Amino acid sequence: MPDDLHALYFKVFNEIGILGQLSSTLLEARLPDGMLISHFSVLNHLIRVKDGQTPLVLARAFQVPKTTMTHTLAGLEKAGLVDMRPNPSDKRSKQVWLTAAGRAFREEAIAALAPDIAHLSEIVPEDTLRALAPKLEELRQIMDANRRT
Amino acid sequence: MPDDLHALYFKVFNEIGILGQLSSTLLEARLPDGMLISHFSVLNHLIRVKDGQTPLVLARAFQVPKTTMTHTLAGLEKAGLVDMRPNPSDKRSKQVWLTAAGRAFREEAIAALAPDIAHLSEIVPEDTLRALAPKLEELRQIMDANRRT
DNA sequence: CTTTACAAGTACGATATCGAACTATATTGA
DNA sequence: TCAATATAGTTCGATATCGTACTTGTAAAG
Repeated sequence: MPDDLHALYFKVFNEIGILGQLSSTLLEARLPDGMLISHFSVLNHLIRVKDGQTPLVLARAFQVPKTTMTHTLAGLEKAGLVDMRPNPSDKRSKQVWLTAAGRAFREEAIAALAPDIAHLSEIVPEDTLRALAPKLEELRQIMDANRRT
Repeated sequence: MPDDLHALYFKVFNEIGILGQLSSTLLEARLPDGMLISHFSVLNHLIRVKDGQTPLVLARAFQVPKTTMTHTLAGLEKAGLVDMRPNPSDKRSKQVWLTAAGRAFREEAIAALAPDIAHLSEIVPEDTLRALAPKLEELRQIMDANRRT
């Protein structure tokens, strides 16, 4: 594999990493006290994909150890944003369901980003984002489907 | 601001967040034992931008508290990958310089990604990455230049 | 100069994340 | 059938990250 192609792939993921860091910080600053990115991410995932998933499936989706997911879900449950129910098809297992408060929380968090997004829309050309969206989605879907873990 | 525009911005950063998570996990798996993404990121930044920067400047670059950067730099220094020297123009301050081992470490870490990148190049069209690279760079530069912190 | 406010880095305690070991349940296969 | 193996989740100890408070040095105001 040619060096410049290797460099292209590295560059793209390096940029993604930096942008991920910048945007996480932005989002975290808007979350209410005690709420973390990990909490928001799980709620967002449960809505974006579906709820009722098991903790282990969620841990794999986020590529975190299952112990980390146990901890994150405990926080969400304590805050009343998810319900943990027994999994009817496996007594070892559980299911994670969104509560109304959980759905509302995610909506509010996104709404709270409005000032930041308005600011962004003034400095980033809309065309740039429209060009990025489908390509990023394509890349994410391919990588999601080709996980090793 | 129209709802669908808000949704477009959220979607792009959501995809970036997910991709950032996936690629961090990939990279971390290739780093030698005890080395973390935070260590690699600092080395990479020192090469990509320049070394000799102060810990505080680095903390701002990564949007982390300065205590976190103190801890990360201590790890890098202990591993012999950076040199911490007094800042000649400010006795409170320090400068972070790469060592030869630090530069080599970063090269080796990137080289160790070769199998993953080769795999990626088989499943992700090169054109997709070529389309993404300049747009991501543009977005990153704009956001970097418009930090609030 | 001297006093006061500010800035760079660190020490320390709290919590998030992680890996190893454990419990309870499921699955496999002889 | 049931012993061996695998899986879902938790417990527990280690460390990374974070916020607060502190120390030392710098800058500003008088």
